[in-house]
Amino acid sequence: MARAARPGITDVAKLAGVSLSTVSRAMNGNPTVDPALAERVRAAAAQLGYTASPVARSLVLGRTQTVAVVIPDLENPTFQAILRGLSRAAAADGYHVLVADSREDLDEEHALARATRLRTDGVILCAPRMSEDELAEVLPALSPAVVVNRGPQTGTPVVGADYEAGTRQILDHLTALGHRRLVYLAGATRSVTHRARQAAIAAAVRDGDGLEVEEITAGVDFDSGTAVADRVLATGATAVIAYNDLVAMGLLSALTIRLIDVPRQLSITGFDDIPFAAYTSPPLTTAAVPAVELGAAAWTAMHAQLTADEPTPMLTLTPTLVVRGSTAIPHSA
Amino acid sequence: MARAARPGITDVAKLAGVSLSTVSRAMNGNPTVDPALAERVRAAAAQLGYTASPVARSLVLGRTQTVAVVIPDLENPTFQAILRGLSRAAAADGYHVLVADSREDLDEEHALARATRLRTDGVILCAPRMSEDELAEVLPALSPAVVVNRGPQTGTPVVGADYEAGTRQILDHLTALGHRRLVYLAGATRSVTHRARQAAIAAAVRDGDGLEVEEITAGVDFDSGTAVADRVLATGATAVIAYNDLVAMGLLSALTIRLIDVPRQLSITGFDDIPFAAYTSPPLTTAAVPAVELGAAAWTAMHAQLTADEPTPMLTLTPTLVVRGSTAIPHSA
DNA sequence: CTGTTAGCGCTTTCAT
DNA sequence: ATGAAAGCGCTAACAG
Repeated sequence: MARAARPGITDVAKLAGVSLSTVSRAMNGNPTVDPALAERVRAAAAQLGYTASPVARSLVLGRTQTVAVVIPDLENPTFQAILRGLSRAAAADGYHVLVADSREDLDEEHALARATRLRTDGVILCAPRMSEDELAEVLPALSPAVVVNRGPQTGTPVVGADYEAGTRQILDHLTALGHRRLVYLAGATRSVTHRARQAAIAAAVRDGDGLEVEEITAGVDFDSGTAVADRVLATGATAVIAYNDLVAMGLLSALTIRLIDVPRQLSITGFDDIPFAAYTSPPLTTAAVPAVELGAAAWTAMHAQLTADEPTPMLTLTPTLVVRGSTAIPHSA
Repeated sequence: MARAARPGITDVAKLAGVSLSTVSRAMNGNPTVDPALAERVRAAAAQLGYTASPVARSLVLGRTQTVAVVIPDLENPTFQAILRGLSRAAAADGYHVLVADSREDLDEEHALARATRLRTDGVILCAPRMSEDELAEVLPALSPAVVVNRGPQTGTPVVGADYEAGTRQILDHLTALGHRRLVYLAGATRSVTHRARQAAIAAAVRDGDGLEVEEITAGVDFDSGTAVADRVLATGATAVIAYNDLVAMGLLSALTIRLIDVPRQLSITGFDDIPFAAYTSPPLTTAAVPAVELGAAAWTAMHAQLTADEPTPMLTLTPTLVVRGSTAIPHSA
């Protein structure tokens, strides 16, 4: 028993008794085709279960209805959320999404971007790890492209969260509570978002109020948070601004073991508002980065380039401060 | 300034002074081409920055080097892990991955599977929500396909975790600790994995030992766990087997608020071992589902069908019991 | 070993 | 309004 091959446009044409062109036109809703004929064609197509081959269409039309997203790490909750927002927005516009996980590998990131671009209509670079120079060099070859959470680019739309504003909100919250001696747990020191946090902190310190912030380089994951617990305690600070929620949670966990009462003895803030930030004990006060919206915005920027009707401004979303149980007035106050 | 169009195979042929076929052969490593010529061709290609169009190749070769994964919910940590494992394994074999989020919509799931199949070489159905009949009906049209975490299928490889074995491990752990009165917090009652849990529980009860298990229908997320806290307490059970980690965490959170000491007053187990299960307080005892490995296995099963060399057995991975702080000997013991 | 030719399945001028 | 024919960019017989 030979398995029936997928019907081609020729089969439909034969069955409907018309030419290929007519089938093509009818299937694409071209108004120049006689309504009656169009109906006949559609009936024939339905009878055969015919659907035009997307691959063949891609070749002739020069577009694939697919975009690529390259992500540094599929394990990161924030990237997962961005992917989700992007994927759903793209699907709503009838586009498909190719995901590529660069696994934090610089060369892979570069190669994946170029490779996936060939089979798609554009690529979204999610928080690219490559250097500014490399990025600027590769971007033209990827066009249309969209960059997420990286500094401004000439010629490529950028969407991102305002980490400086988020940090400012955290600082305001903490100082309003009465904290003056803080620790900032830095992540990857060459990261752009780290610089943004630093800038906000520097500005706050400069503004006086007797604010002091000591910086300790930790890392970006849970374990780096636990690892610096003792150093944090040694500073005598009353509150700590963790690089992100993961670091904050790690620290929180280590402090719990040391029987340190958070927030009474020490306040802790995170960043991102990953799904589980609300479920730690105490729940984490954090700056919520609208990652799903960021993904959706990235799609909007891509779609605009693909259809060339709307403008594509550089979009910046502001994180929202979410006050939960991990912050309170300082012990000494 | 006209932007240079992407060079085609013709440009390379011209520059190298050979025919199209020779370029094609050289670029594909065909050994029948003179080494010197091949080198010249490669040089020309490099000079022009030429790469064969994947779309054109897909059309003529009949394969896209891409597979589709349809997932019920990109927000679910387990599916994220499966996607990660799958994506990385596929990438290692030079394949690309198209993701489609059906958002728990039955019709979408069906439509997405069919639509993405047209632009890929196969589709992986992740814990499909559609009925057994529908699944059996659509699967032939998707071939080659792989089904993850669903009952056995005729003609389609299935990979999945053994939820019954996982539940058995939890039961053994709890009974060994001395628990006799348990509560099982059920999730979606028509889910296949729920039935597996039920079967394991029924068998354990049947085996005697005076084990009693009361079933309470909760749900699959954090909130459903918090919602049933009082009902759980009212049963007087000494341990609860939650449908999954999310439910367990929700329950844990509600109990913490009620000042119930876990595990001293009540032991709790989860299922899945999602990333944050280790970070609750107390950390969750759970049956770890090897989701990343499941994704990798799904790829292996797909790759085998694509290359038709290896066999594709039905693969079942056994969860691992991870004993953490949320379980202990019963209070009364 | 290399070049010529015929498609892969579709869309789109260009005629009619 | 419809059909015939020319490709989209590449690979794979088929000659030589």
